[in-house]
Amino acid sequence: MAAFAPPPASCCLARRFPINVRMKGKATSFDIAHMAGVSQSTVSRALRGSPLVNEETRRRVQAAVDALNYKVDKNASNLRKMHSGTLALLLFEDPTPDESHINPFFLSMLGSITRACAKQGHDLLISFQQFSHDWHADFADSNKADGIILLGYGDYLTHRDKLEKLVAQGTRFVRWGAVLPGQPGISIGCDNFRGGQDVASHLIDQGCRRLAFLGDASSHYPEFFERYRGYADVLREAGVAIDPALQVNAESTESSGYAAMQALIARTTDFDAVFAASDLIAIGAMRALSDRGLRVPQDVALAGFDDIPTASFVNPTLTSVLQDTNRAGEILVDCLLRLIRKEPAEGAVLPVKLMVRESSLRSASR
Amino acid sequence: MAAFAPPPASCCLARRFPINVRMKGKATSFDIAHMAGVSQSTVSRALRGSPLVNEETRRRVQAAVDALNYKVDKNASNLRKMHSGTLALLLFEDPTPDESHINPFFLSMLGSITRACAKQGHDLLISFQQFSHDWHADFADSNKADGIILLGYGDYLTHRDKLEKLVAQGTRFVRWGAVLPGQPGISIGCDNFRGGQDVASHLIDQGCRRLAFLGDASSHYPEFFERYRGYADVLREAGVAIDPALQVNAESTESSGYAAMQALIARTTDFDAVFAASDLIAIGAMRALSDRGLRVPQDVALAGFDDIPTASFVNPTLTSVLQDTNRAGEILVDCLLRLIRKEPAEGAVLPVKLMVRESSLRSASR
DNA sequence: CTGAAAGCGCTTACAG
DNA sequence: CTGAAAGCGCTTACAG
Repeated sequence: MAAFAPPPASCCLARRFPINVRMKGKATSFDIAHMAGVSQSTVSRALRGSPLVNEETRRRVQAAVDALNYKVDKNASNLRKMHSGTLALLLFEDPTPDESHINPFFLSMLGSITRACAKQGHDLLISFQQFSHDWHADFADSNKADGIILLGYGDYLTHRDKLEKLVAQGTRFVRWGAVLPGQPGISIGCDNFRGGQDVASHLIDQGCRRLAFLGDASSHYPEFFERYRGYADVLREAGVAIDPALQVNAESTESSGYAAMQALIARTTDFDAVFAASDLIAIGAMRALSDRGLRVPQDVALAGFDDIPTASFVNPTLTSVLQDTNRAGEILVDCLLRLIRKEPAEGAVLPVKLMVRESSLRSASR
Repeated sequence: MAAFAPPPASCCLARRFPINVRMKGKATSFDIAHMAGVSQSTVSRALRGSPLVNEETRRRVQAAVDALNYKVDKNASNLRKMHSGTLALLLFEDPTPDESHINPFFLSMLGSITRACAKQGHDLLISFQQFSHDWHADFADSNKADGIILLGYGDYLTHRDKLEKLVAQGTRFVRWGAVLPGQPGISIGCDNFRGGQDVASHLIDQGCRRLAFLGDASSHYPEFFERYRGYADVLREAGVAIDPALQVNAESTESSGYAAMQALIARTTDFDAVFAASDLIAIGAMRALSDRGLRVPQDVALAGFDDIPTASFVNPTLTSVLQDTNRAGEILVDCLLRLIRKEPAEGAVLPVKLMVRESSLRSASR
């Protein structure tokens, strides 16, 4: 505040001009230049690793940097370079943005994305969003981030126009989700269709013939829909009936899974297997089944999707479909960086892996 | 690149000067000023909500902003304002920074911190760190963030000097962890001592007399140590022996808990209860117990700490100590913002809540 | 290999 | 209530 007041008389060592170091708390490149006896431009070059600077000079600059604990001001350098060196992750929450826990699967993605960003020398800004909000603009347009990663389930049809707007604005983004033709922008996702097939085949192998599906199965939720389609495909091939009464909508939460299972049971108990579109749904379903006195897997075989950590710990342990989140995070970041550098980039479909556990093993428990 | 080349002849509508909108992709405040017929300063004022601007003018500016989809450039405004409006979260990983899952408790904290930041209108930069790295400087010094939040277990004694350096540099930070006198900077944590007491009392109430503790119990890991001290305090009061042979070091991972339990069993099986310093340790211990054919809770009562989501799903469900992560995140952010605004701020100890579940209920299972 | 200078896009005294 | 001007701390042509 009163920064320009003259130094107190006692401060007899105060100089009028040189060594203006720390005068305002933080050293600047001019302070370094002064200390190293070079120009500020040279400091900048030395720090950015330019080949144009003499080794000896570089050393002197580095010494000053160390002595003054100097760090280049990111705001200034970003402004000048017209990019930020940071990526933004928009994590969409399901309709219930309350204190409830975030879907562990996305948390896992978040971890891998963070790591991938760090590996590529970028910072990661994270933000939770609700689909209803005006998220499509903020981060990239204000130069806070060079590009954005979109993550989360949600009604695809509803937000599709926002994606299109993003494309129109020239915002660089990648999204995790179903990889379908004709989508705006670049999508990366796992092989949901194949995952659904794998689960259905496995369930049929276990002798199940009356299979139910818990989760939305419409183009509003393309990932769930793909899982459903893979599942239905196998049933059809195997000549197993697809009974519409055995499909109940659910979003990816434990409570929604619980409710869906209850709804199904209220409708009929004539089923011997349940494929839940996500592990959270499966865990809720497991509770509803147990409340009703139905045993897993003896009475009902159960499988989920995502292979969240809890899947290995529930009782019985839950059969699920593993998505390689580490790989996913890397590809997402990689792809976005490509886009930013204007290099060719395209979507990708990652393989999945069925993790068979107790909840679906009827043969073993017979 | 070749931005200053004259427009091609076919571009007959090109103007030499006015409506320079979008000339370079992104509108600036000058473009807005031009379009609204005011000065650039006025645009800035209008956008920042200054009372100094006429309503009518403000409307015109806003119209131009909407028309051009303008967003203020954060890098420029941050540079000018000399702060970034963003906070950084440094998440420390345990020694094993591999692909393994992050401790769910910290993930939960991350969620609440993110929400709290958003609520306060700040962005959140996140970064995983290893204790060994030179993390103490980067974020705040480079003006990427106005302050930092430190989160994660780790050897406190080892990184204490870094905290001190942070203080010396005038970096604003808060950390989540044990709240002890004489610590550098501000700490916020839960009442670990009380949590330990609650667990021990409960276990003794259940009739247990030979209690074991899994987790480091030294000043290197102050949180675990406090939990241990609370536990030991109750045993002492109750006249229950504290057998050093019944304490095994462990860090907060499932595998470490598994190993610790194995080590304990190898030493003796003369114990009837285990207090694990974290849920991850408890879950590992549960597996080791089960491998050895020891039943929980019939043979051994078990309790953890953190109340991660999985605690409710393991079999048997795990007794644990709940820390209010929502509140924690809010306080952390609040406190850091205070520090940044140079308002008085101090550490806090949050209450805990014992969540009794099957793993420790011996009375019920008798 | 180095330095002087322009300029990135804002915010904020300063002067009406 | 508004405008002209300075300056935040860098990076990068430009000119040696």
